[in-house]
Amino acid sequence: MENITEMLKGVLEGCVLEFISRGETYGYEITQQLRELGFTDVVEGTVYTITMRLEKNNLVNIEKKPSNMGPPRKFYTLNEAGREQLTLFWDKWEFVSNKMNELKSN
Amino acid sequence: MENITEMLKGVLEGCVLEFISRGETYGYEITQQLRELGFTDVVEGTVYTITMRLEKNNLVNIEKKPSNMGPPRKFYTLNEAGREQLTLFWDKWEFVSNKMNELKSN
DNA sequence: ACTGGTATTCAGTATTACTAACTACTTTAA
DNA sequence: TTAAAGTAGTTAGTAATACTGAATACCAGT
Repeated sequence: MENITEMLKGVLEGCVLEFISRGETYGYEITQQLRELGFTDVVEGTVYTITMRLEKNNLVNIEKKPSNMGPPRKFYTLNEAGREQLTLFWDKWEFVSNKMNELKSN
Repeated sequence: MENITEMLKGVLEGCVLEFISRGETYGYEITQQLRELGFTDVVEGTVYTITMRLEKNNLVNIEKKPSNMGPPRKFYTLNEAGREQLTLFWDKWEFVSNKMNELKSN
């Protein structure tokens, strides 16, 4: 699916929060998970701007660990504020999603 | 629902296209329809920037008509390109929407 | 040595919704 | 007759977000 970037605004951060909530993970892996989901054109840079934002907004805990596959990884977990943000995200998604489907099906 | 503006990016234009596709309408009326849908915080200025963009991208026909309620109205209808854009929009919505719900329900 | 995969950072760009102010027409009330 | 409120459109500037593209760096295999 091409040119969905505008539609991803506001939802991509929610996806990242969701992936982190499922267990400690890091930027590069999150990128791959997003691609597997179907958002195939998402690149590392995009994900890192999101994780940096999560850091800045104090929604995540950070732990740097060495990797045997390359340079060290920055592992993220959600803190309490992050979990709240995630449920807030899904609430918003539910709301917008319902309204859009309502519009679509008259 | 508060602070959904980021999530509206990319979908608001689709809503406007959809409303226009249902019959000749104008900015002020579209704003009210969006509010009735549930996007209560959308203001006129936002909708006008969208209709101006639709004009610029040659997706609509324009007809100015006098109103007995106030200043003249700019009525829009979709042209062929506009209809294509609308089906493209719903395709993209369907795609993103499905992926998000897939993520949500594991 | 070189390539490719893994992993992060960052400056700059494009797009979009929003803010806030201005103009202007009509009706109704003070 | 003036003021306010509803209707209707335009525009300059702002904030937020995803994307681009380049740079750095670690490691494995050829």
